[in-house]
Amino acid sequence: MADSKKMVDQITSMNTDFAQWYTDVVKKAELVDYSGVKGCMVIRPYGYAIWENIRGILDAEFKKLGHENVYMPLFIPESLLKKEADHVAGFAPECAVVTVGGQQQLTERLFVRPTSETLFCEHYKNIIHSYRDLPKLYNQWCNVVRWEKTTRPFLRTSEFLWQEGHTMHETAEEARAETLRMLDVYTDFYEKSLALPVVRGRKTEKEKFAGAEETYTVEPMMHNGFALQGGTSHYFGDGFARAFGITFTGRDNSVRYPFQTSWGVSTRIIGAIIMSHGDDNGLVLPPAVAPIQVVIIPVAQHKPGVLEAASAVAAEIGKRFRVKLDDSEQSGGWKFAQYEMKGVPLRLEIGPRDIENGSCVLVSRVTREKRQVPLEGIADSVAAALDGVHDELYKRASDNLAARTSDALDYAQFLDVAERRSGFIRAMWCGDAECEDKIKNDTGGVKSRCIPFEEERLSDVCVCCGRPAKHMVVWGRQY
RNA sequence: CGGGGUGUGGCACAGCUUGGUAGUGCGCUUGGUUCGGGACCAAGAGGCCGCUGGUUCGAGUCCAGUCACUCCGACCA
Repeated sequence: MADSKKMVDQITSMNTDFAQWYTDVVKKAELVDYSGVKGCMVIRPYGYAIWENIRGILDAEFKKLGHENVYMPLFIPESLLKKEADHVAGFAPECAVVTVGGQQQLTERLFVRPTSETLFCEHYKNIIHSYRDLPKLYNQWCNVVRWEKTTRPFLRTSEFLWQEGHTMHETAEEARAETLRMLDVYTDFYEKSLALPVVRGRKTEKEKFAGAEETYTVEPMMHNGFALQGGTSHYFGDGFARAFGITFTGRDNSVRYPFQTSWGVSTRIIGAIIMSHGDDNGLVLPPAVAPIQVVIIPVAQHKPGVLEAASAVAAEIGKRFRVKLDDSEQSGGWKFAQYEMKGVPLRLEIGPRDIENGSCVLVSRVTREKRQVPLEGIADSVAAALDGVHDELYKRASDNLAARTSDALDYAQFLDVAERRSGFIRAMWCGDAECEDKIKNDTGGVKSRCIPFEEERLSDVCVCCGRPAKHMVVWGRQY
């Protein structure tokens, strides 16, 4: 089937060229189109529907915890961005800047937001006066722009969609708790909705967010052993509050600075889904975020009774799941291939033979296993099968994570593992950024992912310099 | 920003070396036969050959410039 006629629909094998495979999947599954603007993508209906599902689940979780959605301006005046020194140093180099409005040169340059800490702070300054005004738990769903040098759909685009939560608290303890609480929300989301296990932990000084005191991260592993920073949660202390002059009157009538957090996930999540669950037949979507959870394909649909039976099944399971009945004139085989490329978790075939038997055929996208299932109680069978897809995806991702995680006790071993296998390396670290730099240079790109919550004392000395070790670090290459 | 690659109907490409006014497959439209793993027949529609300039009687083809996209590095969610 790999003759030249089929080239249009072919997906490069993952093992042949992982990058090309990714691009092929993104295009064949109709997630994005390239646009006329450098580094910016068109998110097509099927891709956007995934994002809508992600947003729906997370938004509900945020609201359960008391967060409220707001909307901040797209533009940040230069003076505002400059108020927090580390922050501006981190972001200014990758900003798009507006200098002309209408026909007139602007007196102050406007930065297109790369993130909105400064805007939130300016607003919080106006509305926070008393401890009674705290906490403020705001979130924003929006687009941001970072002028990336090279771009890839979902993983790194000049403009992307995300959510950014920005909260203000009366005490440092409360803010720290919020930071970790939101990391838990992300962890749950990854595991329960995306079927992806994550490594959780704290970023090193070198890798943390510009302006943050502490940055926490959840990092899933891709098929090829690369990490993806899948979600971050930052504790800011009162640094921004001081820089922006945000004060409130405390319970003891003293003037105080509030403590701040921010946390976010972006459309990059979709890249993580593609790269960790996808296979050589295309996309594989976890049921919780799949725009179509079950595709119903009538076989020999022109024969009497087939479409009617298919419609009846669609109506039945459509009450509980996102279902599509494809009664287009394409051949069955074409449809099978099409929905596999698009990663629909479950396919339901129904044809004359099934109708006679009072059954249908369920096919899992992950295992591609076909099962004959009675039409009686079909919704429950579908529910179980979707759970099965989720569990299988989670298991495979966990196996990959485990198989591609190694320990290194000395530097020779570290370099050897980094050279031979793509994956995570657990190793002790002295806490010095120089060792991070050295490791990155010596390995050609292996960086600290995080200091995991689940630390183990593998040895007493830094894997790189041999001085006393402070922490275990998970190392790896990243997207 | 450094290095590589590619720009020709919607998509994937051929044509360029040796200039003569554009072709193949897929897709699309219409009609018919099909349908349990990418069906088939017939008739059609669709091209500023990325852009600009140059050489030439004549440029998809040669020359110069330019733009865009893409991949690999450094930076980042």
